[in-house]
Amino acid sequence: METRELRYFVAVAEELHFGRAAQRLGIAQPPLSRAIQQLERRLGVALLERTSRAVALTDAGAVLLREGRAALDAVDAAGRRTRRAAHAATGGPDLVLVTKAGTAGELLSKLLDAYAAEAGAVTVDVLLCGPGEQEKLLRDGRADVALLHRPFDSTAGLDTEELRTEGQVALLPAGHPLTARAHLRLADVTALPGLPMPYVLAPDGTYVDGSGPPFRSHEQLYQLIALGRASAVLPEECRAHLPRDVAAVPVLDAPTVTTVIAWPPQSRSRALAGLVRAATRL
Amino acid sequence: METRELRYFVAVAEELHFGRAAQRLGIAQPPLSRAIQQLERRLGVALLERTSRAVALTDAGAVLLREGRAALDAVDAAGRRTRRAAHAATGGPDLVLVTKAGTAGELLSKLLDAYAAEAGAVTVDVLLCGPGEQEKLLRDGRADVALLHRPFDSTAGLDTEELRTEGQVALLPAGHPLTARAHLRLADVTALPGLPMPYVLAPDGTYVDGSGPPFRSHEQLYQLIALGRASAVLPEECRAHLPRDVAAVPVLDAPTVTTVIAWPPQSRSRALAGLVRAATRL
DNA sequence: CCGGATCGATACCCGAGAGGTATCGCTGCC
DNA sequence: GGCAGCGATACCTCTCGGGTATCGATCCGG
Repeated sequence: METRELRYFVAVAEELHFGRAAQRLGIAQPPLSRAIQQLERRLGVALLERTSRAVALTDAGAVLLREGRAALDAVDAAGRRTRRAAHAATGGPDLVLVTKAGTAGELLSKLLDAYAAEAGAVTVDVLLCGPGEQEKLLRDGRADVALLHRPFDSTAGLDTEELRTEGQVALLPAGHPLTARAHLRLADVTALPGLPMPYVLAPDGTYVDGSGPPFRSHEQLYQLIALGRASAVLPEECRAHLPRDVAAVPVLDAPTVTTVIAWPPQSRSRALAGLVRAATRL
Repeated sequence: METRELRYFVAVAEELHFGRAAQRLGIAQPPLSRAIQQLERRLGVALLERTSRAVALTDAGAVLLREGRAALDAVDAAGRRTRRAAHAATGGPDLVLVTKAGTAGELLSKLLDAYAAEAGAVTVDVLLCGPGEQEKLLRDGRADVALLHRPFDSTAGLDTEELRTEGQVALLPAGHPLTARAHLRLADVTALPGLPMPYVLAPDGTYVDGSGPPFRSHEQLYQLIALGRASAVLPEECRAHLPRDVAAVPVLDAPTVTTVIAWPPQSRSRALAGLVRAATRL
């Protein structure tokens, strides 16, 4: 199977529409139809159910979509890491570390300082991204190592070392009655009248959209809370950056957050090993 | 990057010889030279140092060899799993479980029985292979799930659940003086005069070749031990199959062996989840 | 119930590029 | 210095990927 065929199939499987997929790929529709037919013939498997009005994935097609995305990521990763290995010799970064914007600030700077002080330390670039993007960046080679937060981020398929565990705190407007309490329970802060959460913690530890107003950054969230328009539950670490008009109260029964350093298992470079070692020594 | 180019590069990088690589790939040498040049041009990276007498990998080339193998495995896996997903509907196996030949017999049959008794159980094929091959089979899609033994097998990049832990025993000819002891230490059995080990446990838990005679199967190994030509250290579980003329004595300070069930993180099918659940309930 | 719109498949053509053969240029060795 | 081994180059062929035009089926509005 060629990566071209995989890319074509993934595009069609995502769009479920040959015309749009062809447009996205920058080719005409007929060659795309033929390429998919050829792929099906070569695999001996029907991947798509087409009527002349709609396209749907077969079970096998769903498998190829999932596995094909992973394979394309792996191919991309091979190219990116190779290029970076070469450019590292001419001033590029040797390692790219990615973390969610607005998290692990203290821990990260301590880690970078500790690593930079080591013998043989190499250039480390830091990349900030939105939630859920880190794993993608690791898998497709744009990053080499990440700071993740269990159980929010998935660490499936990654090697990890635990760095720190912390509880979570509820963020409320300063002066709210509950801020007088020494600690809270989840039941106290979910569904506070007038203070909806922009997101809620699902039972499996991931965030899902809640009823509160949307926000784009931590600053926005803090401002919404200070204005008495929202509340939130976040790891303790956020207390370091809170404005004065937002109060934090520990939530005893919120799941514990573990910060881990994670990397793709097959890319065990010397530089990466050094960084991981520095991290575990913190 | 196309998989064809990756396959070509991996062949050359492994052979370090364009002629042999071309032969292995079933093409002539000139197109291979050109394909590699084109790959280097497209990546903008020198992958190979060629003199007219020898070929060597550059640092970037070594990265591409490692990452490229993983990417090719992922592409193969996508094709194999897709084909299997389709053939499962027409009588093929839904899941392929792989384990090292000669290990986990008792545990495996209990697992298969327990799973088969579940509602919604699907066909499970069992594949036996040599040491170190299981991870490869999982990564390239020939198998879906494996029984591995830590610390001998690497579980990097796999999701795992622990099933059982056990100590290790020294295998000696029946009647050997040490068989009178209730337990031993590693120091007692390494370098026994006249009883060399065909392999030795390296400090990191992997096997490396030792000074003893080579063997191809557990039966051969047992026979060598019975004849007084070798000794070995194996997980306790092997006691179930030992012939009468081989004695087993626990080795207190040998590393504990953990049997785990492992699967590639992105292939979380319903059938696989059921099998894993059955395994953890054992 | 019919005509147009939509969408995937087919027919046909063209050019890029993958692969083959012949040969060159360099290097180490007897 | 001649020769053998090896990778690179020159040049040819032909497959196949991609484009345009069009068909056939289906849905929908009037």
